[in-house]
Amino acid sequence: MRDNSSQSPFNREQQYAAKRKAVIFAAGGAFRRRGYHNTSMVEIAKSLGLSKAALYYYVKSKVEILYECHVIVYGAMDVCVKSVKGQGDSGLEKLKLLYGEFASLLTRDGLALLADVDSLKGDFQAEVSARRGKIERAVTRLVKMGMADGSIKKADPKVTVFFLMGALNWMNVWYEADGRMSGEVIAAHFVDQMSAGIRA
Amino acid sequence: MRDNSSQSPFNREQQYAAKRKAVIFAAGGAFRRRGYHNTSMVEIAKSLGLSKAALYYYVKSKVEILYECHVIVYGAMDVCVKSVKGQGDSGLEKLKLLYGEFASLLTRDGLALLADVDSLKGDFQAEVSARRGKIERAVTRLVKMGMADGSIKKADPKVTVFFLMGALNWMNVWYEADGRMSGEVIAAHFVDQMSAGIRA
Amino acid sequence: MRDNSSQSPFNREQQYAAKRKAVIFAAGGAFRRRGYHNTSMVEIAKSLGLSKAALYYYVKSKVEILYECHVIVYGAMDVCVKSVKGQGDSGLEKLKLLYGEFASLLTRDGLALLADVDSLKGDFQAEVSARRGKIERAVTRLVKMGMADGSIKKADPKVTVFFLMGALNWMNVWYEADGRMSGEVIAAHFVDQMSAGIRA
Amino acid sequence: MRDNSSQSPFNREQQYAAKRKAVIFAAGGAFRRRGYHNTSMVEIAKSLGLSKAALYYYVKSKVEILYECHVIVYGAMDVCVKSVKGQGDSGLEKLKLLYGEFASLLTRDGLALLADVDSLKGDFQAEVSARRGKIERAVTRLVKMGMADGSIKKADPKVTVFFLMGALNWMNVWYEADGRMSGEVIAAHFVDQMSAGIRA
DNA sequence: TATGAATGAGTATTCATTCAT
DNA sequence: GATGAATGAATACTCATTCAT
Repeated sequence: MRDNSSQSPFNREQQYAAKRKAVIFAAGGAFRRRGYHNTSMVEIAKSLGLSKAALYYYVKSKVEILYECHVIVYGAMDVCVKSVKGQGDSGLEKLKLLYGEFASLLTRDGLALLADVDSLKGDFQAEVSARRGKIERAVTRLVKMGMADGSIKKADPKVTVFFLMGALNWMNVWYEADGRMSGEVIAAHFVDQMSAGIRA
Repeated sequence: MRDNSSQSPFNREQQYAAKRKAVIFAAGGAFRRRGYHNTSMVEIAKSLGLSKAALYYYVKSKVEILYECHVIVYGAMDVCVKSVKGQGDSGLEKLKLLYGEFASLLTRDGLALLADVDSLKGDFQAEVSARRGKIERAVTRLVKMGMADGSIKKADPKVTVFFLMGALNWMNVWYEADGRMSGEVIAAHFVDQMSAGIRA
Repeated sequence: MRDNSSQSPFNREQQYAAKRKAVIFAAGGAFRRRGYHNTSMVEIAKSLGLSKAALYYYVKSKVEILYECHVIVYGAMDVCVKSVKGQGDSGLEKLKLLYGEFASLLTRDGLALLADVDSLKGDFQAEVSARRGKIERAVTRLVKMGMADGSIKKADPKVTVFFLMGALNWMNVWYEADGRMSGEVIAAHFVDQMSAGIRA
Repeated sequence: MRDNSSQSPFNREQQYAAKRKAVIFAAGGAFRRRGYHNTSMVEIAKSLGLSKAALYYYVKSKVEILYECHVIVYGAMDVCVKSVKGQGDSGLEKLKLLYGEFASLLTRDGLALLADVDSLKGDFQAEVSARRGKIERAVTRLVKMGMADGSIKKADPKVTVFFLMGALNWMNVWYEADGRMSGEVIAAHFVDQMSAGIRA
């Protein structure tokens, strides 16, 4: 039994969403490699075999793409935060789980923590800053918890967190998906170097 | 006794160099805060009380400023590398000295590791990449030395170094010279968190 | 007795023509209110519950719509010219009849003298100019006749006519079909103010 | 005695203002002849022997030019309104003076009542509408005064005024400064045809 | 030294139009 | 008949850079 009448529009929407996602990820990859301003809409279009104008069928503006790139990563990080909730016995254990998820995330699916936050304007910038802040606070919470429960060495939590976030953000610069090391190996390394660095 | 003949041109050169330096540092600060492409020559000029055109008396192009910014930091880092040479008994000890110098450096004199390497073109990009590579190799050498002499835990040296460089590079984003913590305190924290993370 | 064979295609043609007319009038209304270039094909389509592409089933191009809008009004004005032929005893009487028809026309059926003649190109522009010229000449003829037969005050006929045509064209800007005054009242007012202004 | 030190900057400002004015008037003329959207910034620039980019040294945007064009005309009309204040014994006499000033104005100095009000956006549109309203109200006031003092035939003042404003606005379409008739002759004609049309 | 004026090259964005389905 | 998807051409605008003064 066929049910084309309902499936056809469904597929169309799906396809549209898939193509939109392709646009955003193609752009995101280029932004990561060459920077937002060094990547033109034509280049993005060409890399997808599309015309420049076709891009605007899927996104409203270049900066919207950048915004979406950020939203996607921070959304995925939100998921990580939730997924480790309730796990781990100490602050440090919890942080290890979360940090590992983060590192692993940034080696998968072309996701990357883009640097060009300053190229966002107005509401876009505000929301992305808020989302970044939320993630940083989640990490800070675990760090403080660890310092309280004795699993993490006492120190300034802010600087501790910045140190760790820096290592994650820097992955954009050096990590290439087709590199010799798997994402999981890198994530394990990161968790190890991170936790050893702050363990009580 | 006056010595104008030699002093006057000397002063002139000095003044020119000082002004040129002022241009580069004013621009560098803006680049760090807002990014290279989000900073226009007009803004740089205005922040110095100059006209846009006057900038070109001191620098050849905008990208030359960016290049100089990089050169200045990597030059200062080269000095650090040299200054710790011969000091420290183990790989780890040597690395702690160097890393402390680096962290301290990046809290001083408006020096910052700019992110916009991709906005450099051609020779500029090549040279800056080379200089960055030189610094990274110096660090890697100490890491490997530590792994060999047993002071540093064995692991992939590349990832180890990337982790540490990331923390340094991320300082651009969060460190403000007028913040509540002194550079030395931050440097000490960085050395501690770094060394604990990789200690054997 | 059915007569489908002849009626069905007839209806189809009729329906096509009706829809085409609907497109042109919807567009014409928008052109009048917001101007030709400030009205996009999407907007026209949406106001009719159609997709942008469907418009092209009824018209060949956007400029063709504009052309048709002009043709429709000037065609209706031609009809006015003919309808008053032979009526009226003097030049002034004839002109009053014609001017009244014009004013009345422009308050009916969404007809309007659009301003965007310059947006037409080539042949379109030429023909619309010709048609406008024809109307203006018809008016000028009556004005000259009135000046000859003593019913209209002697003056430069061109300027006299421009003055009167201006009042008509300006209706686009202020007249709204749902306003408080009926078209007939406005037409009567226009005839009065017009004729008093040029009466011998 | 020379006084260059103070005169030179003065001249510079003057020259800048003069060139800015030239830009606005060149554009305004083109807008009047071909319409706002049918005139590109390149065309305006070329007509002045400038590059497109140089235009932006004098104006902030294309729509700012359009705005300024409107402001200039309505400003000049404001001056007319003031200049006839206190003159004329009756409403009709006052209106004749004002209308004559208006007609005369629109034949001078390239001033024209542009039609593209809808191409202005936001604040620009609001202010220009307000200014147009102010002028229309000034005219309406005189019309009502004339109807009250018996010099003007009683009728709907709004339509009366629209009729008259239409004639003025239509001048854009037909009046060319280099035409065979002087501005004063046309103004006299307009005053005559206007006043005869509404006289009691 | 310094600047006002001008420009060329580039870039995002819009929009009428087409066409396969 | 109708539409989703795609495109080419045009256009406003920015900005680093130059140069006469």
